[in-house]
Amino acid sequence: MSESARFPRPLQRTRLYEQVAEQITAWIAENDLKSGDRLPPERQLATSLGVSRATLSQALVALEVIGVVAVRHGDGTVLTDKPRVERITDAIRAHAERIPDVIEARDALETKLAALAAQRRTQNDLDHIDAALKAMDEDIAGGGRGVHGDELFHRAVTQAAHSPLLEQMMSEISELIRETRIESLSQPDRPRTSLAGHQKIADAIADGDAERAAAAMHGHVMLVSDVALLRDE
Amino acid sequence: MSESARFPRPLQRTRLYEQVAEQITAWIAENDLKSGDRLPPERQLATSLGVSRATLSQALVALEVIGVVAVRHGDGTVLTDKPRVERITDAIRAHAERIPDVIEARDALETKLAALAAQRRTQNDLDHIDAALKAMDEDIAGGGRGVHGDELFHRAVTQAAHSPLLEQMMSEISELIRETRIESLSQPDRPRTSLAGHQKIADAIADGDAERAAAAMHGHVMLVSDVALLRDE
DNA sequence: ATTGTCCTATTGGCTAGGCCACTGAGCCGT
DNA sequence: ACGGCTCAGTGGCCTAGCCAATAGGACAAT
Repeated sequence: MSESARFPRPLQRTRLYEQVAEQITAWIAENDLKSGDRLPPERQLATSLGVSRATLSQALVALEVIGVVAVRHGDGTVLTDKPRVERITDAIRAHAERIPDVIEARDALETKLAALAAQRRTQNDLDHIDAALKAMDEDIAGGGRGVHGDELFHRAVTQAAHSPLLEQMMSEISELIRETRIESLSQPDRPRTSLAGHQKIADAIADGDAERAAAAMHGHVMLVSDVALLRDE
Repeated sequence: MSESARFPRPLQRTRLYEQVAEQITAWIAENDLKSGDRLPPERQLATSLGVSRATLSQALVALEVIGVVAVRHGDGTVLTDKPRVERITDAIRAHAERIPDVIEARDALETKLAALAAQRRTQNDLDHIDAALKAMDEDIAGGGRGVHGDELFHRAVTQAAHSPLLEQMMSEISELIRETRIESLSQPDRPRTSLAGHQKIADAIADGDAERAAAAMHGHVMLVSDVALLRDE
């Protein structure tokens, strides 16, 4: 196995519960289980996996700590709504609502993401972005605020950047962003303005112009932040 | 149900292993144990806490997942060096080393941090930044690479931005950054160049010029990234 | 019909006790 | 010195079992 001269193979030992946990998550992914769905009973699951209940229990503890499942005495084991823990989210919320902080983080991440997206977007990425624009447009035309379309757009841009680390960070503050998003789009005339901003960003990304994309995204985020600032006064 | 007057006590049930884990961490704090120190043997610890070995084992799994301890077969349970988990770190490392991703994230975060620092720095912040510059300068003059001073500088700038969310994100990738840092500063003449970059950033921050600070930081990060890119070839 | 009570099957929580596998240190023969 | 061996201590995992909580149905009271 990889006769690499660089890594003398520390030969890391794997505990059984780790393998079990991995198998369970794999099984969840395979069967496309969603939050609220139940895992098989412990006894059954243990025999299925060929391990003791004690070991399975360890695996469930691990998954519980990670935030994948919730084990309920007398009821069963159910999938948690949030597949990943949002440690950051909790940290912030604990210190009351700090909308400006979220705006800052968004600005830092999304400006860079837009620039990267302009450089790396595939045709498929552009299709997703266009679809998001269209969805928001139709929603607004129908009298809606375009909240969903807005979210789709930003997610599409994030995807187009093809940067796993930044994507992960965005996902960690996505919940925080969602709150400000609704707030912002509730302002009169804001949805149309916001959509126009999206269009500018999308054009720059399509053109492959990183600087213009970054500038457009920065302006857009600043626009959104207006609400939050007003809210303070 | 749900005839709630708001919060009728969700009455959250606590699992035994959670209490055990808390007691262990408390015990660690009390006795001021540091990384590398050993916990008592499982059998002894279990009887001391008045629980079965299986339950204690669950608690240890939880602590292991969080990253507090490392359980070594046949040897014992030792404290880990990093008291907090770096979930992101693991995610990235699992997908092999993705240096470019780290650079991107660093650029996104630190550029914004530098701009914010220019706007918000206190005299105390500036003192810390200067101290870091001085430390790095002396280290280099003494023949060192200035690794520690470099780290101090970036941490001081991060602090000066006074943005808890961004600071948290930086801390999550700090370990990843450290690896690239050492690599970069090992290049000949790099320490001095890097220090000059720091000085430019520090000046801009001291002047309160956000744009210049951001530009200087961006340039600095790009300089550092050179190494990582070379490494691929 | 609705409500409240009880019963019970099912499911997780935890314990006890035991055997196996690994680690490290000391012993011993070479 | 060196290399192999032994052995005590430690974690890994299992089996078997009882306790506790939950949900849902049966059934009585209203």
